[in-house]
Amino acid sequence: MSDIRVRFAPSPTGYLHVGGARTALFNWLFARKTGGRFILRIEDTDLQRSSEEMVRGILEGMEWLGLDYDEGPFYQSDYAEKHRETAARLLDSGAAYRDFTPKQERDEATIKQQFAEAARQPRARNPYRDLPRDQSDRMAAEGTPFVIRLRVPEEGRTSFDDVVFGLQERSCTEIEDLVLLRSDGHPLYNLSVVVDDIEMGITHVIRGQDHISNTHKQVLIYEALGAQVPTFAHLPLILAPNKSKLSKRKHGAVVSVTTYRDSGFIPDAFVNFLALLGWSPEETDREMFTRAELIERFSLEGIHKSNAVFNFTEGDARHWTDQKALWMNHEYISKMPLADLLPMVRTQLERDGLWRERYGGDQSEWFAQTVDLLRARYRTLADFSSYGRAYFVDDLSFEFEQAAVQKNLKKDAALRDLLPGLAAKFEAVEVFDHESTDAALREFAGERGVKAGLLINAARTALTGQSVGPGIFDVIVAVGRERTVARLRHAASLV
RNA sequence: GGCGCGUUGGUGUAACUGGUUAACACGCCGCCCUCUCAAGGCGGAGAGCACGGGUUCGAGUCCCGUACGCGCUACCA
Repeated sequence: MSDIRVRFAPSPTGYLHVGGARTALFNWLFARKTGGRFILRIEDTDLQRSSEEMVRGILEGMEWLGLDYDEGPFYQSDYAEKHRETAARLLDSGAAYRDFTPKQERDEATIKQQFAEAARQPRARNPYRDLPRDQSDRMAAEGTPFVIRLRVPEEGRTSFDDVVFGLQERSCTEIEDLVLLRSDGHPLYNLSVVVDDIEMGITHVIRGQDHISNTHKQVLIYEALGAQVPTFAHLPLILAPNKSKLSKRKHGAVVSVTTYRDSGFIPDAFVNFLALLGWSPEETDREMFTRAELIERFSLEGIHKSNAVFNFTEGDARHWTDQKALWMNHEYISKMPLADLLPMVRTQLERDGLWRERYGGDQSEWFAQTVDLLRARYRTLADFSSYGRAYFVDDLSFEFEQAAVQKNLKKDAALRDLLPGLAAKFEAVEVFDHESTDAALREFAGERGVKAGLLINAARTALTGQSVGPGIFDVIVAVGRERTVARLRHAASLV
């Protein structure tokens, strides 16, 4: 056990964002790799938008991904008093001052414009920065509202050595006297994180690159507090295909990890995919890694500086998320131990009302074989109940794809007569297995003078409604004699 | 506007401290399997390393500039 302590500190937005998930993953991997502790802290200082509901989304996402934390979840709002005390301490030590400037309402929409305007003239010195302490105390006592701002040095530079981005330096003149405590007594983000990170003994801060300029302000706070500055490692961002920041508002469900859970992703597969976004192991000729292998190989040094693009096509059902993620999930589904996959498929079928108790009882062998048969060509667990529906349903309530019907059934009118004939042939077979059905079908084809392929392809569509799938005799055996015979007869009506 | 960071095929990534025809994976295309393919096998196209200079015998790798992108810039986090 090392003394390394890291934390994942999401704000409760109601769901876990893929970018946040990756940040959590990297923190987790680092903690597990180094024998450190991984702490979860919910940054709910934002008054309005924080509720049990919102927090649940984060927790669910973490749980699904299998990112277990050693401490927490802690709620930042529980420490507000501590944050206020710290601000008061900074005020007393002279590292901060009261600013009595009336609150200036900012309109979110025009904020960028305001930056540009403000930048045109040199930053005005805050008139209250040098107000003598007794006057400041008097005004406060009189009830004049104020905020507490950090007294940022007028010269010099702040710096920190980022593990990923290297030495970061900034002139203090570029940093404004940031607000620590609002006029209503609410502590602000930069103060809160620093106080909490100190309190929790965080040694390594691993977070998104969008915090890099906040870090300079935070370093100043650490210094004003006389606390030890942790090691920082900023992560490159995950961008949308058009290279803009990935956001739920603009990009919808693709950014939420619950979407991946609900779409039939295997947690390990998604973790594997996420790990390779912005990080690469030294062993570069491989991409498939188990969790243990990821932990073993993980290092902060392997993190990249450039942003990664999460590649997906909006509105395209087959490309709804990154192709590589889908491919990787397919790899997991087709190669993972069958015993691990079975319960996942079961959950999926239950969700879609396709699960039968007998699949877990006297048909458990059949269920395992069928899943094993289908897995090679599926990309998500959801495929088992969509593409695989025909295997789990007794009646004909599965979709007959138009193209398949056209191609394999309507192709030859003789099928109208052949299909019932084949059904009869199958009924007469003694043992209904791969060999006997194969022999029966070929014998029937010979009797009728047609190519086996005609019957085979027609049977595929008759049994599954599709034109693609596993080898036909495997399909026939999986579907079983009763349904095979019934479906062949029914298909004659579709010719 | 200011400050910072980044830029290798469509995407994710490789390329030792500069040294052979820039490698791998996804995707795409084609072929094979011939009972199909959204499975599998095999093969192919696709970047000359954002652009322009410079240093060097030699640069994706070092230096400078430009462009573009992204981030931050708030009594949001």
